[in-house]
Amino acid sequence: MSTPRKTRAEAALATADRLIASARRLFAAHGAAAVSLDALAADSGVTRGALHHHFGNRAGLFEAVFRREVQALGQRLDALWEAEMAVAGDRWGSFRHTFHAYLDAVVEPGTRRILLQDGPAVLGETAVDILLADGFGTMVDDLRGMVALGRVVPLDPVAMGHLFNGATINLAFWAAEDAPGEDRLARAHATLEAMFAGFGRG
Amino acid sequence: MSTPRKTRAEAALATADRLIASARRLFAAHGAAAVSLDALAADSGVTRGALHHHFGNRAGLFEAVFRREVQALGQRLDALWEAEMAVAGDRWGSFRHTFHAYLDAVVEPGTRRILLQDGPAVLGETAVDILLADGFGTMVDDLRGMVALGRVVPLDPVAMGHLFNGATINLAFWAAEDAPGEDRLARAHATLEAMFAGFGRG
DNA sequence: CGACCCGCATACGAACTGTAGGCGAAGCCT
DNA sequence: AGGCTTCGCCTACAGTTCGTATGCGGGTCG
Repeated sequence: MSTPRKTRAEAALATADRLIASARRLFAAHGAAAVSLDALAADSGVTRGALHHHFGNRAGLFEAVFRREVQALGQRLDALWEAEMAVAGDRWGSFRHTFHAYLDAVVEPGTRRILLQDGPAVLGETAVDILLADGFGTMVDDLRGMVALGRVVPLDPVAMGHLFNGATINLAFWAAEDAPGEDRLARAHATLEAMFAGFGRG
Repeated sequence: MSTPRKTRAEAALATADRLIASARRLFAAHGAAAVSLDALAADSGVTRGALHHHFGNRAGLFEAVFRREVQALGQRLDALWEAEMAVAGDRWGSFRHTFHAYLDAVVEPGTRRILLQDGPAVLGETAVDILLADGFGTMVDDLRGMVALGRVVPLDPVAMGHLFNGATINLAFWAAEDAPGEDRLARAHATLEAMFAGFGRG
């Protein structure tokens, strides 16, 4: 180890990371509005001064958490999509499989709450901007390409993307409160696949 | 007029109504979290004491606004559905038309914010319970009946209901930010109808 | 007609948030 | 190497908002 003592920039990143980690955990558990900044600072071992210094206010901290969550999920889904494409080479099939993986991901309570529940409520319009810039945009591009190839019905790809996304989101909220033996998630996947069947061609 | 002076019960209802009306307007304009209870009480001409007396806290007042909004929209859509059924007698067609009307309704900013944005954020699980009890439940029953008749693909009607609802909601959020000449609402309706086409039979 | 009850206002205490100022240590320059 | 500067972070303060407890006035009923 060349530098056993941290530099100032490293220390700043470390405290910011610890704040984000605490926020991700507490926000996921109790909701973004229900946790006080005092509790957040205490949980990460710093004072509220550090929090305001790095993120300004609660919305700023939440936006950092939100961006990290979007990026992590986007990378997972991108990797899955590329793996599918490398094996099967079926664009429409890979597209659908990625959406099914998306459904599985947002069934997890923490991810669902941050991305789909608190995100729009806290960030408002900014939330969809972030989503469009990171992941959602490439999904729409892929859809547009498949429309051009005649693989998907000739409709506005942006509208289709929002429709698919909303359908998946609501199925996730429903499937998340599963009763034992009910197996809502399997039904959600089946219904989602039926929806896709109506949009595919060839 | 037999009673020019209001009775105590009438006065209580009047103040509660005025609070709900102010809340509906201010919540719709600025969001439920952004308006203080002081401003709310001042707007309706009473003090915060009356507000707490009738609704307990902000969530209680919002729930009253939310219930009223759900009921109003539900009645509108029910009336439309019955009128369609009386004329054409086509269950699947009336069902789809009702959803298109639902899309048009929630494009309106106030309704959309209260029902779809602040509702889940403020009430959480209670919001879907209210929706299920008022309107959404009958929609699912109708869907179940059409499945039994072979008019709709044989899938879980509850899952289909949530899928249709989520698709419509997200299309509404997208269509709400329309640029002049873009006509997103028309594209949203077309995409929604394409989705329905994949679920109909016969 | 008098006692009770209820709707509502007022007053108070507590919690939370954002900002300003200050301290100590890392970084830079000569 | 040593002093000045910069920056991350803490502490202290003030403003705002919320929930509760208490009091008053006027309907309501025996």
